[in-house]
Amino acid sequence: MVRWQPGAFERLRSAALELFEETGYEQATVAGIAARAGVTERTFYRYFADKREVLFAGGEDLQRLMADAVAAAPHTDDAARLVAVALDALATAFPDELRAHARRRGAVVKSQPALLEREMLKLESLKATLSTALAKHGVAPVRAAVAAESAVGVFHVSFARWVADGEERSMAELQQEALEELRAVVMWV
Amino acid sequence: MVRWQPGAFERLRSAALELFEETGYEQATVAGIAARAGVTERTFYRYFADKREVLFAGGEDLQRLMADAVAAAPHTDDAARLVAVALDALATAFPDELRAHARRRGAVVKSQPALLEREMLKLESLKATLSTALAKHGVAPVRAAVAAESAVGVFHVSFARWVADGEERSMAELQQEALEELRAVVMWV
DNA sequence: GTCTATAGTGCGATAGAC
DNA sequence: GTCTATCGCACTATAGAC
Repeated sequence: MVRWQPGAFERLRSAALELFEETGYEQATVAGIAARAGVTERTFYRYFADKREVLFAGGEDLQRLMADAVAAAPHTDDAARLVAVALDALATAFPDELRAHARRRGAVVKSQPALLEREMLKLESLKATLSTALAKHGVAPVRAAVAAESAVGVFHVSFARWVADGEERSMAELQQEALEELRAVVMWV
Repeated sequence: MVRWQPGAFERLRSAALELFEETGYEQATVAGIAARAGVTERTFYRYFADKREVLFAGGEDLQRLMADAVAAAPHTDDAARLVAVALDALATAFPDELRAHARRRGAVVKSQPALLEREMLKLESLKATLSTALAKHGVAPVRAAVAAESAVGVFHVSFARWVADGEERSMAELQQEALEELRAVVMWV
């Protein structure tokens, strides 16, 4: 008998999502997830820092994608231009093929404050990354910070709409629209 | 001998903050906090949903303050004007007398991702409240959502600066400055 | 106020890949 | 042989149920 099959990481992710959908997040135990994936509880914790993290693994990729795009942007301290670059990069991470899976995952996350909490921490981390990337282009700290807050805010609102029932427009399109709404708000001041 | 002294809630809050400062958040146990406050562990959980929450109690007051201010604002669907009302209301909750305490608390929160996570959830809740309040004034949903994201972003950045070492300006002043930076970013598009 | 499930950690043993 | 993924077990503390 083999001690391990390859792909424990992916098996754990699928097992967790399925089990959360079947029994609810709180009812599902780490032992149950591990059993379904054919590993022990201890192995789960080798891959994921805690029970929630199994739904958020891969978030670093998103950050790197965005940070790299901003770093590679033409040199400018025009924060608005850099924000547009960041949003374009983020949009590429959410092609239509991923929408169905994102909806399943989103439904679970929405059902549980503890998971929403983790999602907000990931967004905060994204803000920090963007703010730093803007600052590296010479954007002043406070301006970089508020630009990052608003940009990630636009992303957040757009992502929520992207996974909403019946929505078919692309992330890029929804972000564009949200950005125009932001402009309208700020212009009025 | 008295079975309990009044003010368990406040004693628990103080005991927790002190113990977190002395031993670090993770080392401190709920039993230890309860003992220092002269109550049992069970009593701690009567007042606070979990160990983290002891540092965030009172967040609902902030939401109510803001929601009431926006609700009482002159009828308009001008999101920018309503955002200004919301920010003004928030600023009143952070007078200079509270800064020293906010710094102590902030230092603990910053030291622990689990606490930062909870802070972000509170801010998300603030966003939701503001978005709803704007919508009640007739602001369109998407516009209300991005306006709330940016407004709470401005608040977040300003609060971080308000508690920063050596900072002496008021919340109102810092928010004003952050708002101007946001304007500058969005205007440039 | 007591009792219990389970999340999460530390450490050592072991099986398989190379 | 080395290296690393997995496992087993003992343990604490949180948090909820009764």
